[in-house]
Amino acid sequence: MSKRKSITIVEVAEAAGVSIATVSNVLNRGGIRSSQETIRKVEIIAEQLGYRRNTMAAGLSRNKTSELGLIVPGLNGYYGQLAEHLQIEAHNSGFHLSVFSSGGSDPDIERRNLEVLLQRRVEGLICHGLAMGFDSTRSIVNSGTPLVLINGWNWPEDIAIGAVNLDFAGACKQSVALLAASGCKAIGYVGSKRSNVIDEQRRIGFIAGIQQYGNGIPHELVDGKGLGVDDFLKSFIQRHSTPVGIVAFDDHVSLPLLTAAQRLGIVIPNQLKIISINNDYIAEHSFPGLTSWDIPYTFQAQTAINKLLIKIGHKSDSNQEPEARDVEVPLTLIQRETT
Amino acid sequence: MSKRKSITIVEVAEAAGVSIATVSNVLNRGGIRSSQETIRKVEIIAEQLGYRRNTMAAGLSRNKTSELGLIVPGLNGYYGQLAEHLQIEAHNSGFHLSVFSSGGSDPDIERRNLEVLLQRRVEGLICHGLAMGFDSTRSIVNSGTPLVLINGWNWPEDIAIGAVNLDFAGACKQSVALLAASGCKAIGYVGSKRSNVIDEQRRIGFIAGIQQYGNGIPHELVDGKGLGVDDFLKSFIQRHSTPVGIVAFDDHVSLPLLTAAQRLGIVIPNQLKIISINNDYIAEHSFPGLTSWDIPYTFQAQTAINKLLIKIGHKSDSNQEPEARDVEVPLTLIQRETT
DNA sequence: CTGTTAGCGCATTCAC
DNA sequence: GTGAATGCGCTAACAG
Repeated sequence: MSKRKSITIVEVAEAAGVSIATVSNVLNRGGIRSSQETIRKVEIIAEQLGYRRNTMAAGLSRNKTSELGLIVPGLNGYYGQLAEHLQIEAHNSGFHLSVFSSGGSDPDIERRNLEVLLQRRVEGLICHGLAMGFDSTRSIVNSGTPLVLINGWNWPEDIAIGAVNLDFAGACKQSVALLAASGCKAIGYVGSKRSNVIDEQRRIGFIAGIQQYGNGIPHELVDGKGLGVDDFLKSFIQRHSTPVGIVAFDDHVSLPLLTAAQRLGIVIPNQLKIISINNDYIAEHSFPGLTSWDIPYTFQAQTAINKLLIKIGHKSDSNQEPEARDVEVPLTLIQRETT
Repeated sequence: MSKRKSITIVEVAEAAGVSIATVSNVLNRGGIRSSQETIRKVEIIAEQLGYRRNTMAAGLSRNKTSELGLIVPGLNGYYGQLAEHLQIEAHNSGFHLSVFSSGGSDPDIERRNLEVLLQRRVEGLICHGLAMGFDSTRSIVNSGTPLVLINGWNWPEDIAIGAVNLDFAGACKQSVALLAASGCKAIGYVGSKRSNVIDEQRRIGFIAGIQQYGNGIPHELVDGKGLGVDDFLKSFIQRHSTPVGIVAFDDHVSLPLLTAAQRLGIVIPNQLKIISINNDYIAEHSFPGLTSWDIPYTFQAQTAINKLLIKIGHKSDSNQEPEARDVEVPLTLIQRETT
């Protein structure tokens, strides 16, 4: 345990017999030329003194932080994965990403996180639509900090520089098409209303699918939360001829369906077919294996980070024409035994 | 979009017709008394000017950051939950927690994260044992930044101020006891070696359980990774009389076991009993429901944060006698249909 | 109660 | 190539 006071360039400068300017140059700026001798000398001294640059001082001085902020509703499942990938992408571009969970869309926590991030003078913000309220988000735009939304549909034009949304609607629409094509006599959607806009996108896609490919097929939409899964499944199958198909909100919603099917002796995929979203661990290891839409985390993360960096001016738009403000990221279907 | 330059206390001071010291006092220092009039005046002005304190400047000046750092191997499952709870606890104590994922124990990323955190002058560090290597961790102690380990067993005394470990060994030992008591004729452990020390703790507990409660019962330890689950289960059941019992590394490892049992027509819990660890979503919604050890996230988070804050001097030890350096946190068993 | 002043640690002109 | 000087935005004594 060394002394509380960490060592600064001043001490390095003294020990090396040079000025602090020189130390600063050789240590954190490749651009300035110095004699090989001083370079080595300074580096050695700094090393053995255990010098560690003070981020705050540096940031204050140069008026930039190389820091990005992320606010997500939670850190589990999709959000955790997303955060991890974003962190990697940010790092690859020389930035670092501070991750905050708004604790399941708690508006107070959200505001506080936002405030902390803004006070740190992050150069850009990435927020998940579910984690943000319109009003508190307004304060960002006034701060001049660029914001890109993840899975934020229909946000006011002026509030963010862009959005990177997963094409849940498209996935659900295609799911319906597939189920219909594989002979389902009825198709249901089991959602998750508390994920409001996320659920809404799926419903939109589901209904679009029914209209386009359903051909008058009977269909119904229910919410997974508080659903008596056994009763629902039994009734759904009895009221229609088999096979019936279900589009599920995600793999978490699907697991109870699988479970119920086992219990009721419903044969998958002969009597019941399921397509869900996320393609997480559950999808791969459940019985039967879940057909599920895979999420392109890396691509989504890259896209989001790029949008920010281009805006910041740290990176130039590599494409000829500027990218669309909002981009819809397609998912890819992984077929397993539930279809 | 306002100007790039954010407004400072200087501008607030001018607009309010007071000195910057006064502004600083009323805005970010509750302790100093000021006349109600100036207080209101300053607050109003600051508000309408959109003043936002610059964290870097404040930190530099007061030589403290009110920031804590966390390094975990990932952000999924247990780690995500842990991070979230730690963030909450930190917040409750007026600190904020910067979360970093070391990308599955990548030593380079680990070092970089550590460096970033140290350069930020975080006041304390929380690291998951799996995310850290001994050597790079050494540099922390020299920095004088207190470190508390999460699930880090057998670390050198001098490296951390303490550890908060989940009692996986105890849970596994008890699991064996339960399985034996409920008539299992053989007991197996399905682990996850790539989680090395975490897996090791479970093995230790498992073996201790066998020795203490096994009474010469046949047992075996295998690794879930790359295991031919179907073959293993079939063979395990054929080689012994039923019921047989299995202690699984966690719910993720259990799911494939459940799946295989379904496929093979093995009856749970008559022929096969399973106890696993984590009690996550899978445990609750799988079929049959998994008996699993629940993790006391909040308690673990509180304990870790408290250790740090006490060391920092931000919080006094509320207990009479100082807490043990390392604390072992017990899990609680949630019984479901696999036992 | 309020204003003056002196840094915090570092980056950055601009002379030498 | 290198060094003295200036300022980033804010806090912390210390005067008034």
